[in-house]
Formats: sequence, C-alpha cells, structure tokens
Amino acid sequence: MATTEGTHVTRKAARPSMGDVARHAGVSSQTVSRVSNGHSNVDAATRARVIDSMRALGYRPNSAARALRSGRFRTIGVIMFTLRTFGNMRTLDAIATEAAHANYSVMLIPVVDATLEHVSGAFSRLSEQGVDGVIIVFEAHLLDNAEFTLPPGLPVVVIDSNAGDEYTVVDTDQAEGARQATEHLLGLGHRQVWHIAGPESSFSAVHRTESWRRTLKDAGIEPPPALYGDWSTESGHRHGLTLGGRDDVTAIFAANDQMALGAMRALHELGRDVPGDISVVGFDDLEEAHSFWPPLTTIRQDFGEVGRQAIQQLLCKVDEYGFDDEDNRRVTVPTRLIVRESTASPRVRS
Amino acid sequence: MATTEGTHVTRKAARPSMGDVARHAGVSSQTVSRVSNGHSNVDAATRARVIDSMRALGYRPNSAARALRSGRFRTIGVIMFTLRTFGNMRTLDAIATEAAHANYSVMLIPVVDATLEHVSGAFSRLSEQGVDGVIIVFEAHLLDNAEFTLPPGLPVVVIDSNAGDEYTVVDTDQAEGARQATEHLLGLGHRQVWHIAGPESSFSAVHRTESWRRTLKDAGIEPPPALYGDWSTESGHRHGLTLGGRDDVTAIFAANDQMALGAMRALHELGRDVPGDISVVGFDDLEEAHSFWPPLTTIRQDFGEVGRQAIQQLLCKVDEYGFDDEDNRRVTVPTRLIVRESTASPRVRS
DNA sequence: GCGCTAAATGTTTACGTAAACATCGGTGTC
DNA sequence: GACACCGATGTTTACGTAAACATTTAGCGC
Repeated sequence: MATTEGTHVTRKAARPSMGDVARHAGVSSQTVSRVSNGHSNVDAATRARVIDSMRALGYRPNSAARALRSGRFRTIGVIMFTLRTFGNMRTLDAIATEAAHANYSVMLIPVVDATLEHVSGAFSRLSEQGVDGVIIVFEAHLLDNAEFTLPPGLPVVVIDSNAGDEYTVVDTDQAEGARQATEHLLGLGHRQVWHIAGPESSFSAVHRTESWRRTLKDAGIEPPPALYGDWSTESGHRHGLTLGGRDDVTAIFAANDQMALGAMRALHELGRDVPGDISVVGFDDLEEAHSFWPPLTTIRQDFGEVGRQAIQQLLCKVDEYGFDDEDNRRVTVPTRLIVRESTASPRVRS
Repeated sequence: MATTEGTHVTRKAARPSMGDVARHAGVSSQTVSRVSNGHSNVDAATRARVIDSMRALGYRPNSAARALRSGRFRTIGVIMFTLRTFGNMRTLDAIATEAAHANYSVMLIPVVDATLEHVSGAFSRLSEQGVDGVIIVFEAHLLDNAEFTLPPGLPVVVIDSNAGDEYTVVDTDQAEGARQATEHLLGLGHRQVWHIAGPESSFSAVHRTESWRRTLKDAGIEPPPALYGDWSTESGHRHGLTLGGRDDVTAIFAANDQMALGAMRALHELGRDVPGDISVVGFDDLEEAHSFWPPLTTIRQDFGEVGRQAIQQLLCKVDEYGFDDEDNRRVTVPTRLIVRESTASPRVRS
C-alpha cells in the first residue's frame, strides 16, 4: 500500500512539458512548439533532435494549454437525442470515424429527453466544454422555438431536421426514398399503397409521408389515410393487424424497418402470405433486414455519407470561422432501393 | 457580406472572462472563481451579485483554462472498436447518460480496426486530449500484448474483456447467461443442445461457449462440436442450414440474436418449423427480437447496468487517483432469460 | 566586403483559471 | 480590553502553450 509520500511522488512524476523537452534537446521551448505543430521553418537536424527528445521523455502535448492558447480544441460536439436507434448509431459511427481522420475528437452530449430543460442543459454543458463546432442530430421540431443559447458564432450543422436557414442541414433524401418505395410497389402492379408512418413529431417521418402521398397523387391514385406509428415494431404490429384484416390491402410501405418487421409479424399471425398476399417495403436497411422472414425489401440510407458530409461541412465552417457565417447549405444524401423478397406483383383477383 | 474589419469585431466580441465578471460585480476575480466553483466561503450577498453579473455578461467558464489550472478535465474517454453492434451502442448510451449525471463529458475515440497501429493511435490521441479516465470496450485479446502506452496512472476500466488483474473489468455474466439458455432448453426436454458460437477471438463468445459446454457436461451430456460464426446473420444462416438438415437436431443456442435470426431464416427455408421441429435461443435481446418470426427466446443483457457500473468504478478511481491504484475489481452484471415463442418441448419421436 | 534578405532560433508575453498566501474586520474568550 | 481566531475577500503566481517580436546566422548580388 502506497504511503502518502509515495503517492505524492507518483503524482509529481507528471507529464513532461515543452520546457523539459527543450532543455533535453538544448533548444528553446518555442522551437519545440514549432516542431510539435509541424511548422516548416525548423532545421532538419534540429527537428530530428527535438523529436528524439520528445520520444525519450515521452512528451505529449497538453491539449488544455494548447486550447487555452490557440482557442482551438480540435474537438467537435455531437448532440443526440438518443443513441438507441439504428440510424443515430450509424451516423455517430460515421461522424466519429470521419472526425478522427481529420484529427478531431468527438465529444458526445446525450440528451435524455427532449424537454427544453434538458436540451438547454446539453447546450450549456457543451459551451463550457470546449468544442470548435457542433453537430446536432435531432428529429424533432425543437430547434424552431430556439430558446437555446448556443454560444454565438459557434459553427453548427444539423442532421435529420429542417432548421430553416439558420443552420447548415445535412440529411438523407427522405422524399426520394419514399418515392422509390412507393413507385416500386406501383411498378409491380399494385393499385394502392398503404403507409405505416412515423410519428408526426419527426421531420423525416413527415417528409416520407408527404412524399408517399405525392407519389400516389402523381400516379392518379387517391392516397388512403396514413397509419401513424412511433417507429417501434410494436406499433408496426398494431397497424399490421389492421391492414392485414382488410381484403383490399395488397401493398404496405412502412416508414422504417422495425415497423415493417412488426407488420410482417402481424401478417404472419393472420395467416396472410408475404409477399403472396401483401407486399411490404421498409426504410433504413437494418443489418438484419436481409434475414427477416421474408427478407425485407427496403430503402437503404447512406448513414456513412451523412456523417461524412456533416463533418465536412462543419470543418469547413470551423476553418472559415468568423469570415462568412451566413453561408448555410442544405446537403441531401441519396437513397437506394434494395429489392429482396417481401415484395411481388399482386395476385390476380379471382 | 461581412468585411474583414467586421469579422474582426465579431471575433473580438469574445467570451467574457472571470476578470470581466469581477469588474462588473466589483469584486476580485478570485471571488468569481469561488462562486463559480461553489466554494462555501463567500458571503451570500456577494455571491448573488456575482451570479447576477455572470448572467448579465453571459459568462461561461473556460474549460481549457480550468483544465490547465486544475489538471482535471471532467471528461472521460471511451475507446470502442465499433459502434455498429447493438451491445456497444447500448453500452455507450448508458455510459454517456451516466457520465452526464456525474457532470462528466464523454470523449469518443473510435478504433477503425483492431490492428496494433490503430489502437495505439487511439491511445495516443486519447492522451493528447485531456481525459481523467478511460473506459475501453474491447472484445478482443489485444490488451494482453499490451504494447500500448496508456499514460501511466490514468484510471482505466475495461468492458467486455478479461484483462487479467491489470484493470478493473465490468462485464455481463456471460457464463450465467449461456447456462440459463442451455438449461432452459434441457428443461424443456431436449436431449442435446447445439451451439452457434461467436468468433474465437471474442472473449464474450468464448465464455458463452465454455459455459454451454460445461452446462451440458454437468447434465451428463457429451457436447457436440460448436459451430463458429462471426456474429452476423449470414453466419447464423449458414450454420442454420447445416443444423436444419440433420434429423437429430432439436435445440439450438446461438451466441447472439443476429445469428439466431439467420439460423431461423435457414430453418424456414428448409421448411423446418420453429419451435415445432427445432427450438432456438439467442443472446442479447435486441429491440426487434420480440418481433422476429417466431418471437425469439433469448438472454437479455443489461447494458445499461454495465455502463453505469463502468462509470461508477471509473469515477471512484478518478477520485482516489494516486492513492490506491492497485485496487482492481471485477464487476459482473447478471443476465435474464426472456422466454418467447421460439422454444418448446421437443416433439415426441414417432 | 558591404549591406540586404531570409531562414533559423531565442525571448517575451498573454491566454483564463485556481491554488497559495496575504489582508482585514469582526467575534468570542478569559 | 488584549488576544487568538475565523470568515470574507484581495493579491500574487503558475499551469503549458503559441503568437508576436527580437536576434542571430548564412547566403547572395553587386
């Protein structure tokens, strides 16, 4: 067991600073700084000597001091409502990977629930922790009544929401995806497409629903009422029972794969064949979707690209920080129809 | 469009510092510091005045300066191999939430692949960024050949691995879970339980496999060879085709839900009934597991508790940093059998 | 060889905070 | 009423870095 004195010594054996390296290499600490930051105006021999000393002493730059001095943290904050959805997880993964590439770290700020209080808390925690920019992954309207005090001038990119013109927005092309799904079913010969929608509080859900409706209208079909779920398999199951009980339903477009899965379970329970009696299309392309029974036809979102774009847009803003804050873009990432075995042409009516 | 001068002014309108607040409130900056840190030895009236000034000026403490001065960052690092598994996502969610409770931020360090190079890179990025402690979520043996230079003395907690006695380890009780799954099947009357295992490079997988084997032996049954997969539905599907083709197979324990799902798809394709012909048990309890067809009997892991325990252990180490570094514990989180409809008693042989 | 330029390096300083120490009243004790 | 003491507040200083400025040295044209 360590004595107090012992621990004190342990603590004292702190990380070496630039000064230590400089002394070891026989140069000034400013030269060490230049080497550390890769400035060009250092003699090759000197640089090598400094690097050797860094190695020898196990020098690591102190990010706090660096941030204090330079005002840059090389860190971006990510505010997320929940990590529990497939899409958010994939997006976060892409963001973190892409940020690491650019030599940025990612600070994760979870928002437990979508109350104003919690969101404000996240923002304030964020502005205390040092970040150079923020990516907000919202699916709600909360940015509208923007009571939030984001530190003014802090670069922001929003994913999965439409925050008007105030911020740069990156998002999957929800409308395009919903159109692909609906047209795929129409193309197979279905005369009508029913829709299990996501919650009306979600922008992506609303976009998908609107696009489904528009696509039907463009095809001269009067859209039936949408059935609103909450993304869960359970809600898909509930609506699946309703739709499966009707003879005139031959095609269902669910706003995500989970609800599609729940609907398919309901259809199984009702003894309806998928796709023989009813075709089902999902949205997302979960890892497991190709192993559902039957393997699910769905719309693949390119979460990786969304994350990449978000980082790219954000870092571009960070670099030009203070020069042209008003330049907010809207980046749209395309979707892809993945055809599997849950869709087929409708049976010819007897 | 902003002029250069304009932007300069914008930049100049920087965040107020303690000095500004102090001047505004007519006190010394040290008093502001005391208020900011909640020290008790400040007069109530003074404190109120300072807080008012903070509000008026929109003061936010500068974390870089604070960290530089105090040596504490109020940040913990999380090193993860991948965010793309259900378990890791849930664990991360719990860690982030729990950390926020304790007023800590989470810095996410992704490791693209499990090469020594990348892991070292993550560690070095980590030690440059300031963190007070690290949670490592590994499933591989990499910690053994610990070439890695974690900053000495940095508190570490490892999840999902067994890193010997060097670190505190928090993990799901893999052995218990596998035993529950196997005994559930035996209890239903199955005479043999086949196992679709996770990769041998994964500690959790190995634990589950060993426990399955031991449970069978304890029941006086000679375990059949395990079929090794890679966690993916695809590998589950492959082994499902093999097992489904044999008449003597009535019960399958898959090491995770995805492989169970893949196996069930294979069984469907072969026309075998689940659970009529063959019972299937998974491991994890994905959100969707209760909507698989049939709803999957599985072992639920309490990822939330794992995250909570990890944070708790880590913060406890952080607080006693330097006093008793050698106190490494092993925390085990229990599992729970969730019985659904993919398991049943075996059909009586004709 | 003179001065000029540019490259390499050193010196000074400030970033915002909090610990350590200093000061100044007031309060209780005998 | 002198003294010690304590609580509230101010003053000084250092944390590790990098920008700004200063200095030295080498190279080069004339």
